[in-house]
Order: sequence, then C-alpha cells, then structure tokens
Amino acid sequence: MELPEQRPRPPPSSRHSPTYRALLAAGPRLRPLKQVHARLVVSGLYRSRPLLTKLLTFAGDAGPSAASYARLLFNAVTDPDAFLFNSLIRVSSKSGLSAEALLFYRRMWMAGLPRSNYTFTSVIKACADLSALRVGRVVHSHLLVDGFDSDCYVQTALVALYGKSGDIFVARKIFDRIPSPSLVAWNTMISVYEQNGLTQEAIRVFHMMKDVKVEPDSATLVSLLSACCHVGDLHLGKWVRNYVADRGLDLNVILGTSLINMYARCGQVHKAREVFDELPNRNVIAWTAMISGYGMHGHGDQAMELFRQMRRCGLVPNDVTFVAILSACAHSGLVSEGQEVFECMKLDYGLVPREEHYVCMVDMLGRAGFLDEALQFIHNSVPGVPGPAVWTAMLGACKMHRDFDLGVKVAEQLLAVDPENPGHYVLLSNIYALAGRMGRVESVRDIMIHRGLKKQIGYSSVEVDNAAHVFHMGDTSHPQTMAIYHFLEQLIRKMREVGYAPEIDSVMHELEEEEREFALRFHSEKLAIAFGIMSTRDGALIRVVKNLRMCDDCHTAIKFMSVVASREISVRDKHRFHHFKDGLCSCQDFW
DNA sequence: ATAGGGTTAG
Repeated sequence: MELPEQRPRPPPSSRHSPTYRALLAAGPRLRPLKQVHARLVVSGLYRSRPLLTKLLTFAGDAGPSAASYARLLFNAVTDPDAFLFNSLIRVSSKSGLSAEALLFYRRMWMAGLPRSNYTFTSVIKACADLSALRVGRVVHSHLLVDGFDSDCYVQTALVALYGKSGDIFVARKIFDRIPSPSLVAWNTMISVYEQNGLTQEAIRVFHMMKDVKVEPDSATLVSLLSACCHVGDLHLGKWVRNYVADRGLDLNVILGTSLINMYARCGQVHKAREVFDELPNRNVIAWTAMISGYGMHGHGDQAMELFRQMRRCGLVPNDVTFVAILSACAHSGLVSEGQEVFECMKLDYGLVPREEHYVCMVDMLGRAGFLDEALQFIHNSVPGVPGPAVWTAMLGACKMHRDFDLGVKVAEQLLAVDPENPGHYVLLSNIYALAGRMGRVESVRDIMIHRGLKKQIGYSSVEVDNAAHVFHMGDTSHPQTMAIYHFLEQLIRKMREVGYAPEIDSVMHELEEEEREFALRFHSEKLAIAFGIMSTRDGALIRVVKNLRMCDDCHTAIKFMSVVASREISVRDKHRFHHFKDGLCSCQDFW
C-alpha cells in the first residue's frame, strides 16, 4: 500500500531554490525566519537581493517585535537597492514607525535610487498616519514629477492621506479622477467621510458604489456601521446585518464588534448581546464594546456581570475596558463596585489610571450625591493639575444636586484650566444663571462675543420611513418645516395643560431675553421628536440621536411628550440613552 | 526569484 507523502505545507514551486523554498515555508514567523537567516549566512547566499528582500518583508509581517529585527537585517547591507528600501519603508510604516519610514525615504532619495509606485504608496501611508499634510504634499509633488499620479494604488493612498489630514475636498477630487475605483478605493472614500463626521456623504458614496455594482466587503460594512451609529440609522444597520447573513460573509471580530456597537448605539442592546453571543472569536475589544453598550443603557449590573465573566475566561481587560466598566458603574449608581474596580485596575492589572478613569470616578461619586467625596478625590487622588474633563464632571454633579455655589467655584476652575473652549463659557454662564448671579451671566456673554467664541452646533436625528432625518436648532431646511413647527406648538400647548413649564435657565446665555423661550421651544431634539410623532403611526417608538448632552428643559419636556402623545421615546445623547415612557425616564434623572 | 492601497472598542 502506498503511503501518502507527509508534508505539513503544500510544496512551493519547484522553480525556486531550496533556500528560497525554506524561506517561503518559514513565512512571517520570527523563529523559523531566524533559522533561514542563519542558513543564508552559512551558505554564503546572504548577498542575494531577492532572498534578503523576501526575508525582510516576512520579518516585518512577523508581529510588532519583529520590526527591529527587520531594521537589523537592513543595516547589515552596505549598498541597499530600491527594492530593499521599499520593503523597509513599508515595514516601518506598517509597524507604526512612520517617522522612520520618512527618514528612510529621504535616505533613499539621497542615495539617488529610483522611486516607484511601490515606494510612494508606503511613504504616503506613513504621512497619512502622522497626519503630516505638509510632508505629504511634498511627496505628492515628487510622485507627480515621477509620473505615478495615475497609478490606482497611489491614488487610493492619496485619498486616505488627504482624508486623514482633514482635507476631504482634495480627497474627493482625487477619488473622482480614478477612472474605475477599486473596492479598496471605494472603502477609503467612504471611511474618509465617516471619519470626518460627514455621515450622510459616507452613506451616499456607499450607494454610488452599489450603483456601479462593486460588491461591499467587510471593510465597507464596518465603515457603514459606524455611520449608522452616528445618526442612529437602525434600518441601514439591520440591512448590513442581513447582508452579512445572506451572503454568508465571515463574521470576523472587527465586523462583529461593529455590529455589537451599532445595535447598542441604536438602542437595541439585547440585539447587541445576540451578536456578541454568536461571535466565534471574541477579543478584549468585543467584550469592551458589549460592556460599554450595557453601561450606555444604564444596565450597570449586566456590565459588571460581563466584566466578571470576561476575567473568568482569562481575558485581560485594558485601559479602555476600565473606562467602559467605570462609566457603567457611574451611570447606575454602583459606587462601591466602581471603587473596587478602580482598585483592581491598579493592583491586579498594574494599569496607571488616565484622566478618563479619574473623570469616571468623580462622575460616579458626584452623580450619587457624594459631592464632598468627589471633591476630595480630585484633591487627593488625581495627580498633578486636574484637567478640564475632571472639572466638567464635578460641575455636572453640582448642577444635578443643586449645589450652585460650589458649582460656580468649579466652573471658574474649569475656565482657568482651559480658557479657549467655548463650551466651558456656556457652562459657567449657565451655573451663574442657576445661582441667580445674572450680572455675571452678562459679562461672560460679553467675553464670548469679544473673543469671537462660538458654541458647538447641536443636531438631532430621528428615523422616519427607514431614513434618518437631521435637525438643527431652529432648523427651517426641512420641506415640511411649517407643519413641524405647527405640530410642535400644539404639542407644547397640550404639555402645558398637564403641567409642563419651560425652564428658561437652560437656554444658552448668549441669546436676548425675548428670544430665550423661542429658542428653547425649537431645540433640535424637540423638532426631531415632533417630526417623528407626526410622521409615524400611533404607538410607534420614536428614536432620536443627539450629538450633545440634552438640556434640562428638553429632558423634562420629553417626559411630558411621552404622556400627551402616548409614545415611547428613546434619545441617545452624548453620554447615554434616555428611554422616556409614561412621563418617566430610564435614567431616573441621573444624567 | 525581490515591494503595494482601505477597516474595530470609551
């Protein structure tokens, strides 16, 4: 009987020399590579450029620690050629050593070696990772001189470079010049829009891509899901979910994590959990996403349970995981649990708390009403000068528990630490108003006008007829504007009849007195909800996503809306979900 | 015989 030949890997092409075959068999694994390296040196083949280049690229792909080994290989060569430089530049930028990649590009140029499209893709990627637009433009001019501007790989890299540096118009211009963009080029353009906050444009480009029959892959879908998160487009999110299932696409951990995040941020935390349970491979990031999802919905106990389970499974939580779990504790009033977690972070995992962790702790103590403890924590436990985020959390607690005198002191601290942020002036002004110090309100307003500081622009989006509709404060751009305002007026009248009284104090201070109530009535979330109620069938859930934190008045008003319109209304603000039903909010007013 | 572009968690 003939025995099958025992071979661990398929045989590399027999045209290759034994040494080259050994190299291919080693692959991007450090130990086998070093063995082949030794063999090269012993057999005197070390001067072979192709062998050396292949060795170097494999070394570069062999994990983060291998980059220095690749460097070592390169430095042993006295007269490196263009191929070897290209490999080294690529390896450097891939391992996050972008600045070194640029230095090697310079050395290559000084050595008088010819640059190719291969050179440029790697160098441009290095520039993109550094957001080094000025250097990037110089490199761009080099490639124009050398005539590589119609190479599709180079064009795609340029789109990413300009996109990452924030110059989306140039990115789009380059993209539009690509005759028939590849899947990767489409993905790059979509992600550029998404990363720059132009969600609607990202979705539009995705539809253009579908129109020209380019099949999306998992990278496309990951960007698309991120877009769904931004505007709360659950319909599109579900479409992605079905697309993955119908095509039998591999539910890899990145795509799976994006789906978990999408469901959680679109208000369907149980669906997020379903995806989480289905995921074949779960890493720390997937666990963190799920924990954070529970936290956002005020399910601190479930977040804690998952955190414990994660540790039992032997996974190592990282600093981001701790932000998620601490924030979950803060939003659910789990003070002693949170304090334990904070200690565990330092003792069991040797992590050094960052500002965000301190913010969570202050937030947690403050929300729960332990204002003195929170202040003490700032003074005793936060190292160095506490940053603006710490004071903002403290200020939120002062407002929530109506200690306006302390609030004023905290807000003044906040402004002292970061005098450039317009949002901080608004906070200071609001707390002065709440403390009844109207003279101060006026002077803060004058300072803002004098220094030309503007508030961040708020928006809310609501899903109607399977599409996200975006509203700004006092928005009149919607085709049904008149009807929406009329409907909202009527709604507010009914709300007043059952006891709603607008809280004028919540209005941004820079408006004139008579404008205040008007502005309050037309905050973007109120417009979005009015449009949602008038455009959907009785009893349908209204889902709104807002980019900023809701104001006090809106929070109260929406409770009344849920009563007079008999609707459940879910609002995701900057920090968490608010689920309004029968005049109550799921956050139990702890927000 | 040698080298390519895009994607994830607060």
